[in-house]
Amino acid sequence: MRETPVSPPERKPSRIQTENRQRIRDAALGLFATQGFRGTTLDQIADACGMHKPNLIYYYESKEAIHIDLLNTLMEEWLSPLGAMDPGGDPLEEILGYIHRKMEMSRLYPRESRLFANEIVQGAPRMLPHLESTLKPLFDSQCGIIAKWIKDGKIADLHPAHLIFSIWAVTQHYADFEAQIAVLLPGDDKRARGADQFVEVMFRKVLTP
Amino acid sequence: MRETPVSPPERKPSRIQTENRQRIRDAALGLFATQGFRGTTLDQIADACGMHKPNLIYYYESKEAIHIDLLNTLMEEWLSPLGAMDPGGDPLEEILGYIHRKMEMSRLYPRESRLFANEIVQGAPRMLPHLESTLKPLFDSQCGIIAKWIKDGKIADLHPAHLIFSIWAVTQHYADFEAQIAVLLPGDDKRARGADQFVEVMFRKVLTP
DNA sequence: TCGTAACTTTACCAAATGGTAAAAAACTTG
DNA sequence: CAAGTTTTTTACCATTTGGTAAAGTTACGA
Repeated sequence: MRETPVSPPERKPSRIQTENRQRIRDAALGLFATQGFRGTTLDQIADACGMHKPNLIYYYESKEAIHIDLLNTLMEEWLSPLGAMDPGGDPLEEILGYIHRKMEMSRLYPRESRLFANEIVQGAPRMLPHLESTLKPLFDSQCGIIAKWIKDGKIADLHPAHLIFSIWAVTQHYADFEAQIAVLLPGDDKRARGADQFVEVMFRKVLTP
Repeated sequence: MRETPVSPPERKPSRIQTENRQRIRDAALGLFATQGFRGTTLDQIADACGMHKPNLIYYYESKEAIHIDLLNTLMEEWLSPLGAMDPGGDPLEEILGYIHRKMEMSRLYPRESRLFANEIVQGAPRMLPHLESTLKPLFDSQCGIIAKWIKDGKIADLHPAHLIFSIWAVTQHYADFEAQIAVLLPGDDKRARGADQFVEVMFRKVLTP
């Protein structure tokens, strides 16, 4: 029995704490991604990670705390490819590289993609501040890089912000709308490669001056 | 008191039935779109359309029935622009026209777009059969039209299915991810026009052989 | 205009759900 | 290994929520 639960931990989290929080996040990620926040119950999360409900609350003070921690934890690694565009590199290859990395993420981390999709579609109730403070500055900076490439005539003259939107839209579509794509384009095996090729060809055409 | 509720109606629905079902659908649409199915309560729907909860159940036998009716009712008008592509028309203008209509729908009917987005992101639990039976044949047929245009050298050689996916992705992104776009690109007034122009230019480049 | 069917409202209910209390078990450390 | 601390488990609880029962009210055709 403890009066003050260990979450949030006063000092350093123990090994068990680190592990179990990770287990919880991993289970919650899949459920939140496909059922949304309200569509997911604590019992489901507990089941999925082989723990009991009160144990979740021992590590996270509420269901919402799990969701928030997930969003915050995943946000930066989700955005990291955007920041990786190098202003000194070859413009066309930098952007195509970014697109390639986004496609890879859609394939490897569809749960993360859908988690964010759910959050944004529903008006980003828990992420708006984070979008303002973290995404916006990065976005503006990368738009600036693209604008310069355009001014230098290295790539086609397109509105940088809308260009990034279209990249996000197309690449994340493959993760977020997979259920639909699976119906319309059966034949699992080579779908990913076909998508990669298409996106590469499409954006190369778009970006070439 | 009635033993057999009037839903589903045995014969022809009365004027009041038609009106009230419409009121319910309209209220439910906005709520399901931004909160998802499980995130929306019957009380919220009742509130939003100025009715009492049991009254909803008088017109729809369950919350799920409202959701299903919404999806079915909106599906065909949502898809109608795709079917409107004319195999006899000018290929480039037909596709660009379709894109234009999709952008318009994103602007005019964001709730419908988000309703479907929610449904698909969550694995289309209530729409999979409908996708198979209604969307798939239409999709295949329109892919066929595009394939022929490609074979005739009228537009660039791109995988028709992925082309349509990219059109859906980009156009619907403006409705589904509006919360994010509003943060990244403030200044409401000319955002829609900028988006329209961008998308037009982008796909014209992509489609031109 | 009157009777009946259609519609609305009030008062409920059972199950699900987020969360708590506190005892039991396991682990750590002097 | 003993004492204290952390972690897990069992038993609950209050609220929310989808839905029902049934009485009250309105609309409408004969």
